[in-house]
Amino acid sequence: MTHEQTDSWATRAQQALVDSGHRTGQARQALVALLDSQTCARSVLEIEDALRASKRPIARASIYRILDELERLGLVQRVETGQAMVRYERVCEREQHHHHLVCDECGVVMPFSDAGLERAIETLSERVPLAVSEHEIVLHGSCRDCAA
Amino acid sequence: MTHEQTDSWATRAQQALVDSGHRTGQARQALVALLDSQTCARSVLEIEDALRASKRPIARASIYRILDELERLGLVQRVETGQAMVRYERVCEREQHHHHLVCDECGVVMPFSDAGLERAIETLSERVPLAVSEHEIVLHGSCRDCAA
DNA sequence: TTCCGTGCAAATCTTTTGCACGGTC
DNA sequence: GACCGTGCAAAAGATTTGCACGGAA
Repeated sequence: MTHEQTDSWATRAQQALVDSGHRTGQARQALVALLDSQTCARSVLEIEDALRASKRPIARASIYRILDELERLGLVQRVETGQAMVRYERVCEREQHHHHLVCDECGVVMPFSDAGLERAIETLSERVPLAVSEHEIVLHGSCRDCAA
Repeated sequence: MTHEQTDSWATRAQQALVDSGHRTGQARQALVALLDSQTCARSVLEIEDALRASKRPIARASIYRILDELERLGLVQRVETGQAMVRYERVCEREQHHHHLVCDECGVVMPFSDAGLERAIETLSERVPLAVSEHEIVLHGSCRDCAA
């Protein structure tokens, strides 16, 4: 197990952007840094607010464009939580692949992962009339605060 | 195992609407009948087109309103396939619970079900900080036609 | 006759696109 | 200096809401 803290997701992302022929714009830097600091999927509005609160506000259109590019490069992934807008989160190869829990009452989104589930998905992917490239799993319910 | 073909989903749905204090409008009847004839999730636009092609066109706003009501009654469920719009399908208790395969190239949506997967979901639902009420699983990839 | 259900049109919300300026290389 | 990246404003697409009429009870 290597311990290279140097190669963070943000670093990889910046590198991938450069490698794919992009310049280093300020908006991209700020957005990549923000995404790197998040532990779960965020909506564009949340991202916009977070950036406005920080030193570097970014136009919403730019956020969409940059996320789109990052998704094409496989650096972020969309997450659909049934909340009328898309969420995005970084993709970390070295981190555990995770899925999402959504509280339908307060709207909070939490990550979870489960080896048994991944195994089941892998197995069934062989038996299905589709060359599976990705899968998304969302559990809905009430979080502890709301169920209380 | 009872064999009551009489109690179709459409019948149950109509009954549930009446029981919840609704009148029997023509649009609702037509929409319920259409949903009953579908084997997998449909978008509002697809539903609108199908109804226009039949004898009973329905205003799009009414389709949304009726689907909303049916969802509240637990008769239909939303399906998010990452295609920029929501899909809806009837919920049949007596039928096998199913999930979805989405071809990211041509957009086709197909149902599938897998007992191992359901088992894995049930097991992990116990261990998660959420009172799980529903789960949605979507596999993305290329369908046979597109992969060929 | 009362009141719900529906159609139509306008509004809302998220996301996309066009264009011009400013920054990066 | 050339060209990409970004902000702003307008557009596009999906979904929701307001309102008035027609049908169901």
